Amino acid sequence: MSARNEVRADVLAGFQSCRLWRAASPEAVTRLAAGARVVDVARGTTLATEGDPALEFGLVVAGKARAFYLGADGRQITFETMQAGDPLAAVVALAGTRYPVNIEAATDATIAFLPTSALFDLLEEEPQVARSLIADLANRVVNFTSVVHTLALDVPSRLAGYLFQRALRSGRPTPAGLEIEVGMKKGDLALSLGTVPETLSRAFAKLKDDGLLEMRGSTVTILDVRALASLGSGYAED
Amino acid sequence: MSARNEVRADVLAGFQSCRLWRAASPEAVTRLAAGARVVDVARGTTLATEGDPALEFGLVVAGKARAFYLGADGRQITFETMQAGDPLAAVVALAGTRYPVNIEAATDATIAFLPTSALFDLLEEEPQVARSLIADLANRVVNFTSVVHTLALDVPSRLAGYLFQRALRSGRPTPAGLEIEVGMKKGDLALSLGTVPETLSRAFAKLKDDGLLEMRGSTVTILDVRALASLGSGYAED
DNA sequence: AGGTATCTTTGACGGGAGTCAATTCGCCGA
DNA sequence: TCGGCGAATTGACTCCCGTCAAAGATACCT
Repeated sequence: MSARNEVRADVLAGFQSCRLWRAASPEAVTRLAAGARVVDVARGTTLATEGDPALEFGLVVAGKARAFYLGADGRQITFETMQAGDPLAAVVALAGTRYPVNIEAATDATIAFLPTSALFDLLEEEPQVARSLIADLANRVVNFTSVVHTLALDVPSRLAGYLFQRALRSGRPTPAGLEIEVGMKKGDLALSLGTVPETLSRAFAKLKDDGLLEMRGSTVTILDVRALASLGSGYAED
Repeated sequence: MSARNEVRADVLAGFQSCRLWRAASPEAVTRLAAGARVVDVARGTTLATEGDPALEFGLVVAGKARAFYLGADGRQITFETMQAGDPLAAVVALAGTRYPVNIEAATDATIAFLPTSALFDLLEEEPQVARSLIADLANRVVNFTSVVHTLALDVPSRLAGYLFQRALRSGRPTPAGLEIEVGMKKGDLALSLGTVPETLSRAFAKLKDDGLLEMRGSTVTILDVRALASLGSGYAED
């Protein structure tokens, strides 16, 4: 809840690394950062609730935030996970509508809030920003389609897709296969895959039965990367 | 497959009513229209397949097109329905990626195709177009979230939401309640709700049993608008 | 009016997944 | 080393919905 005149270094860094206005002048970015209301929140804090009008938008300075729906049957559908440098609800601000999702801090986090008008002012002053905005928005739309795509898959496939991505990014090669650390509680993973721990557990068991992977504690060894990838892309591998 | 030098009147009208470049000069719009490759397709024709690179984008001149996924269990998930004046895959063009969805003609339709470069050229020549583009994209993102939201609901709720919207727009007041004409085959409605005719039929039966509506042929009379609305918004009405 | 094709409804069935409850596993602290 | 507590797994159950099959409705064409 602290607003200050001198800009916190981490806040400034966050603004500088934000894709939205990467075409803006350094001065404009600094000005944006200076006008932000910076808050530090604990994990689990609600940042926005579905239906709220978007009077301001945010920028994640540190930590992670999660945009999600509460599905009809109580399960949460994660829409997007935002990290340091990612904008938060900027789209809603641009569209001038109400929040269509809930947003909460997925970890302890630092968030900088700006009035929506700041974004419009920036567009006014530096029209070239529009270009990067358009690119970002377009990509966002395309990415959202993949959220929907993922939801259309069953849980083992969603898990396979997730593991495949993880393996690509941070897999350690071993004689047996690519090895990855889950690095979080299974329950949290379940949440981010839009399911519950029990079902996730069964999904792991299924992939193991099918010979795609091996697991020991929270270490997963992928035996058949190919099959994992094709499962995760939604093409059945009969 | 006909490309012509003189612009078809309907094509021109389509371009003029497209929100994407509503800030563009009439001359630019005419030029766009003149450069389009216009095709007439029959209902069911595939216009784009998932994974295709987006070399051109389209504009629906007449008829309707539908963007959808093939879900894992065979059900189709309708992403968006595009009508006359709506752009088709313009987002993909802007993002420079591959089609994330399948697109097909939902009715006999006329589509005008343009190379993606035409859009970039337009942005170059008339920067003010960026503004309307941004607004359109932002709205699109927000709307997509509602697609996901809808998918999280069960079929009766999805139907309730749809009927409520329809009632708001085109409901005829009668002594019994708001009356609306479905105006399409139930099978088509099922498709656009992301389900199949059988399940839709059961959803109608359920809403009728619950006393929310009455139906006679393809005329639906809504008896309890309130309950319908709250069901459709995803809040259980216990 | 008759007949046929199409659409719609209904029933039976199966699979995926969420809930609840019980059990097992694993990690810490005493 | 022995509890103890949270996390993970497993089983039983149920609901939702898609598929398949069959039986009404409806509409349209001759």
